[in-house]
Amino acid sequence: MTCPEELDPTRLLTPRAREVLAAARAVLERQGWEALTMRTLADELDIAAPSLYKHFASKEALRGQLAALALKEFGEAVRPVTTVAALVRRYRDVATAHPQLYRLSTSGPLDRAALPPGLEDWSGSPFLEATGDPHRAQALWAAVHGMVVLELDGRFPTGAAPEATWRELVRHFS
Amino acid sequence: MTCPEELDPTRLLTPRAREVLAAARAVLERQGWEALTMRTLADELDIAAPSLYKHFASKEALRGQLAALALKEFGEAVRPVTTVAALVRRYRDVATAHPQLYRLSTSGPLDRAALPPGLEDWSGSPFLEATGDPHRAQALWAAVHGMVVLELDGRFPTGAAPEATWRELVRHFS
DNA sequence: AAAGTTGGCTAACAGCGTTAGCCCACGAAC
DNA sequence: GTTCGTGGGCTAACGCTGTTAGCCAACTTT
Repeated sequence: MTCPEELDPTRLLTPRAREVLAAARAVLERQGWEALTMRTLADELDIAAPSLYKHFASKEALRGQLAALALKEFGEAVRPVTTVAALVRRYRDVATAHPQLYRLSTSGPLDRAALPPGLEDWSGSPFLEATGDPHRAQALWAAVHGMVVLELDGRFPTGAAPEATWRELVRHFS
Repeated sequence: MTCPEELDPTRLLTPRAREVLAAARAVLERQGWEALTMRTLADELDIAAPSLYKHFASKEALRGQLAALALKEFGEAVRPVTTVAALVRRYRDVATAHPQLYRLSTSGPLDRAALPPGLEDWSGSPFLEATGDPHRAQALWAAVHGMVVLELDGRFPTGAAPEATWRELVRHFS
């Protein structure tokens, strides 16, 4: 299920900027946000750190583009929507498959001005589709997100959330 | 509702370390984690930054103590437990009253080794009390946490989560 | 041929967490 | 009553961070 072209956050980037973004993503997924410094990123591309500023105004801007990219990819990965249970399953799987990207795109403030208009709504719409009601959709999204972040951060006593907890959550929203 | 003395995370700290911790908390709540640097904290106490290391081994250790403190205080603030609805209401209120402390204590990894044994369980037990079932408790906790962090990060289109979404969530768990 | 754009470079700065090494005040021990 | 350990401060400095300034080569457009 692919994202409408006009929502592609990399649409306005130069080819070189797209390469930088891809490298940033690679470092992020491989080593985490902490390890993604302007210098390590520059090393990955075999250029000097200040040269990165030819493509992104700041590290924060780069972060924003990564977040936008994640919004798009997760939105795609979760489609097409069938049942609540299937949506939750897919959401969980894709988030845990890309934990760093997920965390980046879902925690901390989101610079909406830097997002293609409509992308955020589009990425959230599967929950609306699955539940049929905006508030139910928000509540489900929040619940699933809560489970995922607690799981990623190892906040459950068992490490990952027990299957039974996931089932319980799905049950409440089905 | 007060925390058992043996779970008090500041129990083993020297008086001076407690003062440092209190100052750190003040800066954190006033200006956020980003602004809480070893130097700004030292300024707050009218000492030099390296002197802080007489009381805490690292900034990470200090962060851990702040998280432990938050666990204790939030655990207290949410008691005594009556209904699911009341628990959710209290949880939400106390979290939004201390957003920085809440975020600090609930996101990112938690250094359990530095926590008084039992504190984490104690802080989570209200959810068990309210739901009567461990998996229901975890699911509810995750859901409420998800709502709170999305709210704190301004991730809902309206800024805060709509009342109706909170009601929806409570309804599913009541 | 001229001009502008793209994408690189080095040198440097301020702020970050942190370490090393020194010093002084105070309470206990010989 | 002096010695000694300890608690709590200090300055100087290091390596790392994001970022700026200023320069330069190549390529494209006029």
